[in-house]
Amino acid sequence: MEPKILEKAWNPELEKEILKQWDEEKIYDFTPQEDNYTIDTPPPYPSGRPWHIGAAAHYSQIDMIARTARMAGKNVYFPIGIDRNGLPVELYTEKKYKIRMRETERGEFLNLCREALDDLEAEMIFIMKSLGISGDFANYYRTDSEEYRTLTQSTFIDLWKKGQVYLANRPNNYDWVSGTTIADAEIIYEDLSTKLVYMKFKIKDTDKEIIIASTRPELLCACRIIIVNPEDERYTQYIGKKIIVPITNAEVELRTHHSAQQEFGSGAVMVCSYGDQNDVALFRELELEEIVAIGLDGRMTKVADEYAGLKPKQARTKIIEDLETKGFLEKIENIVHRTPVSERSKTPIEIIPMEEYYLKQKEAVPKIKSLGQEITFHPAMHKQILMNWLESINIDWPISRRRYYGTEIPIWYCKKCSEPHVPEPGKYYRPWNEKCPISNCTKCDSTEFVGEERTFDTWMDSSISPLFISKFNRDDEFFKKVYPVSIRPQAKDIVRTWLYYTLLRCEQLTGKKPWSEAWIMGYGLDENGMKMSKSKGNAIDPLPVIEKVGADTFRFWSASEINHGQDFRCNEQKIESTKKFLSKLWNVARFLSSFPVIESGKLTATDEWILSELDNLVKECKKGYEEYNFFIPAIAIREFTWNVFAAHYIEMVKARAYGIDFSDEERDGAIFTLHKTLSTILKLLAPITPFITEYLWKILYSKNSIHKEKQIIPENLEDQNNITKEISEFNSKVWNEKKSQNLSLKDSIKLEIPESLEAFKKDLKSMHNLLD
RNA sequence: GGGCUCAUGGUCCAGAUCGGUUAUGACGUCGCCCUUACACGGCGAAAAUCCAGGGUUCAAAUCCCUGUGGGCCCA
Repeated sequence: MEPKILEKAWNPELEKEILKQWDEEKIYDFTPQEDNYTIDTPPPYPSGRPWHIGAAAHYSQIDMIARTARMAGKNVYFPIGIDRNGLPVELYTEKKYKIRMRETERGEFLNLCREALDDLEAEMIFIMKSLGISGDFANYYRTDSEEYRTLTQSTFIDLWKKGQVYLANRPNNYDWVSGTTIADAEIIYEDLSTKLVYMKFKIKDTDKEIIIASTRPELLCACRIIIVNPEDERYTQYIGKKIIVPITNAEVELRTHHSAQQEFGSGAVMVCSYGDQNDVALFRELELEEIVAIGLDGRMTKVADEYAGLKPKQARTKIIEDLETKGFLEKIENIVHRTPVSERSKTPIEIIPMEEYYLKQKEAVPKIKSLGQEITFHPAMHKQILMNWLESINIDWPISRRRYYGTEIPIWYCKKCSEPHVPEPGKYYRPWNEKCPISNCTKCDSTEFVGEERTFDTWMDSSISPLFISKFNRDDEFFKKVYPVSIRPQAKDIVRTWLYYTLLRCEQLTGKKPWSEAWIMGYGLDENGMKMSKSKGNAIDPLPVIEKVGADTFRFWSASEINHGQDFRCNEQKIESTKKFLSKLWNVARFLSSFPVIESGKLTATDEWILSELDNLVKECKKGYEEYNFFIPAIAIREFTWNVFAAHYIEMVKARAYGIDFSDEERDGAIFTLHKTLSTILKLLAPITPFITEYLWKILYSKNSIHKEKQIIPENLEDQNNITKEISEFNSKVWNEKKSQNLSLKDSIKLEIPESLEAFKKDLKSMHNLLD
């Protein structure tokens, strides 16, 4: 019989045709029922080109979750969104058009951002579709759409009315390059080299001096106190004395405090507002009055006197010169200092007191902890990341940002009495550009208002994704059926931001947890285990890789190389070599395509053995799929298909399947078993490599999509794993023997078949052309 | 300073819950082979003192302790 499959290898070009079919047949459509399986898909952020190859792997695996759930009989709702708010696109736009945000008209700047986002978004969607992501692209959402921003604002208005939002003047992490306050969660630490300056401070009314080392000499003007460790005997005699600050001549006290480290610098520390978080803590603890030395423009304020107007770095250089000429400089050391920098703009942050809006979170921590306990984490160990973060929360969440491309904070202030007015929820408001919806101030009856110009932290938007996709506030019936949603898949690095903020916000707004499961994936690193970044030049563009090898190869690589939850390395050569397995699968199917699909046959010992091993495979895959750990089925399927089924079983039954020297009954047993095994492999593999399995399934087994099939369940056959070992050992022995005798594989040979393999004798004899 | 996590041939990865012959498989390398599914293949070979030290045990990659080194997080 002619094989139905003629080509010798899987051609990734076929994927395009299959995508079209899926699209036309709408096989992933969702209509809500009583029981739904909803995926809170991470809306990716289009921050620049290329998109991260780790993200492509990530979304491939999220799709495997969807397909696994569908094949388990669940009614899967798989929304797709794009996160479009925030700083990165502003920086990208500034760079692309060589403009500055604050020097550009706001409306015009927003339009340019939107264009940039549209381009980047189109590429991401193209990649996601090419990867075979079975999400709802037709209804994809954007976090900057009117509908989404309406929800963000409505939830803010709700929390405002519940008294969860307040305004406070506090030292804040300030990124002066971006011109905005940032949350602790957006700070990363980088080791930067800097100068540690040893300065001479005179002790008042004596001719003695002490040495103080600091990396921030430009903050001398903001120095309020000197501290030393209480156990540091070098300074015992000076405790309580007045110290004269060089350059400014201000007098400050020398006190003891346990946070001063004897080993660092000279052991004496100058406390300024604000050099670092420790300064903030000390000012709070000792109730010192702060001196604002750095302004919102990132420059020294007038308290810096002759250094006013300079950037801190310039002021530092100048003050070091002055310290030297005036004889206050002891020495300078070059050190590497762990510096807090803004995750997005990569500039060292300054700590500046500013008035910002805060959302209460401290008091919610115990509640969030217990919600966290109700959620099943895959893998379980990553729950710890959330718990550690909850332990360390000590201030409320600053939610206002001095940026343009974000959801506007919906507040108008009375021009006369400054009373803030928050509008009614349910509409999208742009206070910087719109008239206040009320005509008279409720406090002073004035008719003039000024709109708030700030926007929200982007996590205010993305943290309500489960509410948006379940149509909270928009469709109560839908919401009831869908919320809480089923699973939140996301990367490890944003547990303390996206995952945490979602828990917080959804709890505040609904009193319920947002999902019952969280699925956490590791980081994609480069081939040497380093974090990929454009600046390091080690980023891999996923698009050419996928175009070259095809989505299924990429997906199978992702499943077989990434143990769930662990960080993983991306290596193009490794991705490419994965396609060999698809080729193997293809050729197994090609061979089987010469035989008719039959319903039954008389099974021999060989057939029963492989079906038992197949059943073991089904069990193993079930285990992996239940944990959404695709590494387990991918490895098991490859091992079985290649090293057991193809290498031994197919070789053993080849002659029987052709009917050479075997009865029709025996032949049918082989053909039946071959097809049963292959069709099972295809179903088991369908969530991981949806294209090739669909193609082979339709050619061999059905007009209907494999993705409409239910997953195979184990039959619990008797285990025959020990036979596998004996068979492969015997086969190796024969092959080696022929080799050592310089025989071709088809030549005959005389070899004793072990007693334990007596039942397989006939198949083994025909396989190796054994003589009696 | 604290927490999480990892460490197995040149590279990646399994084995650890439950200690037990020769440590799994893949990539790569080398040699032989076109045997009617597949040279994107087959067979075979070389290649690992299982990070180090100590302990428990008849027996440790696996259990315990102490270190070292990487990654991430927090202070």
